[in-house]
Amino acid sequence: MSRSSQTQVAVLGALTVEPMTAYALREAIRDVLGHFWSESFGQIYPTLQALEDEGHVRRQEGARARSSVFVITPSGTARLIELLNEPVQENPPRNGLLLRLFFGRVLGRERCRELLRGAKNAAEAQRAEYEQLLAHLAVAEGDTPDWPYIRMTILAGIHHARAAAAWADECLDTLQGEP
Amino acid sequence: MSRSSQTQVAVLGALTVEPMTAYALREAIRDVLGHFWSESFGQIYPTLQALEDEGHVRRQEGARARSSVFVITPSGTARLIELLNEPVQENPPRNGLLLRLFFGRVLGRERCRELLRGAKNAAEAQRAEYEQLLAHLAVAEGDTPDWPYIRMTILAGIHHARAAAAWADECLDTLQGEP
DNA sequence: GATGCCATGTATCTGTTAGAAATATCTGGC
DNA sequence: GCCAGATATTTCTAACAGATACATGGCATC
Repeated sequence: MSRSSQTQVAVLGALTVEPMTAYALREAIRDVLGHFWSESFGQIYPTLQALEDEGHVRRQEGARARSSVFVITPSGTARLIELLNEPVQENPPRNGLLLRLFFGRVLGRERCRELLRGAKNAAEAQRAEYEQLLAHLAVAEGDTPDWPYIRMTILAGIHHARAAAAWADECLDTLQGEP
Repeated sequence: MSRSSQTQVAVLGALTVEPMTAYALREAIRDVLGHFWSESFGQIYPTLQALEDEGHVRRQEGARARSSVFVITPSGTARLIELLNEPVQENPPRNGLLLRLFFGRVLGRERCRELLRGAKNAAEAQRAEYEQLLAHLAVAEGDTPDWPYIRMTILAGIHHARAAAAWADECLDTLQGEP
């Protein structure tokens, strides 16, 4: 599965919820999938064009001039299921924090401790955000068929944030003492 | 800090260990930083050219024809310290597993459970690999000044893998029962 | 009801990046 | 000598992020 196919998953998936303009699609992906996925206009417009050419989405006239609302077609739903069943594609790791810490001897111990404190605070803030989101959505979406699946993606964020905070704590412990 | 600057960090950092060819640089980055960083030839060669133009690395004749060994210069070390002190740059999230699970209703419950079992196995295997790497490097590098910093990056992998396995378990629990 | 601001909406451009492919060169085994 | 495989360089393509340019409509406020 090429990278662009995963963009198609995000776009087709969002369109299964409701027909949308490209602009709304980008908003939806940012606001709903934002914790684990992102797409830019530079990807969304060409992807929609390709999906239209293949008959997987249909273009409807929008509410205002020169505005298009995209609707997923039956062939688009079939395509989505096909793409969802392809193996998960990992993207290359790029963790700027670990890159800095790896060269920590060059950076200096105190500066590393600052980075770790920052990472810990960020992780705790993010965890609180996820907990709040979970509680909020449990009320709003708790009885929809999508809820168990949405919940799993938020749980992933909580577990990840908790692990990041614990890791930062452990590192701060081992990095203390004489410089 | 642009992404290309972070490539410069990886390249200059690796060259602080020892002078290398571009090929060896790529090997070193893949083998040593591979758990949290990656660079391709398409990035390494232009980056080395740019660093040479700026005087941050020096090109030496290599062991064979048309082969160059790159050496970091004092200005290169200064540049590395400068880059390490710039704020960490996050790259946009792209988690193919969570993307699939989010649309789990379309994918089907049993297929989601398969994905989760796969994720759990992968996380446990990766954790075992990190534990082994940690034990191995503790012997080989345990008394070098770089060790505390290298250790932190491996610890991050262990915490992350542990969290991923726990998350997958929790999800499998909530996703069981009638289809 | 004119004006200006902001959200909505479309489209494209630039530079960055991953990954693979094409091409040499060297080393060791046979 | 010659082949396989490791080392090494260079280039290409498509994916991609992010910015920018531009147009449209709603609505607040004076």
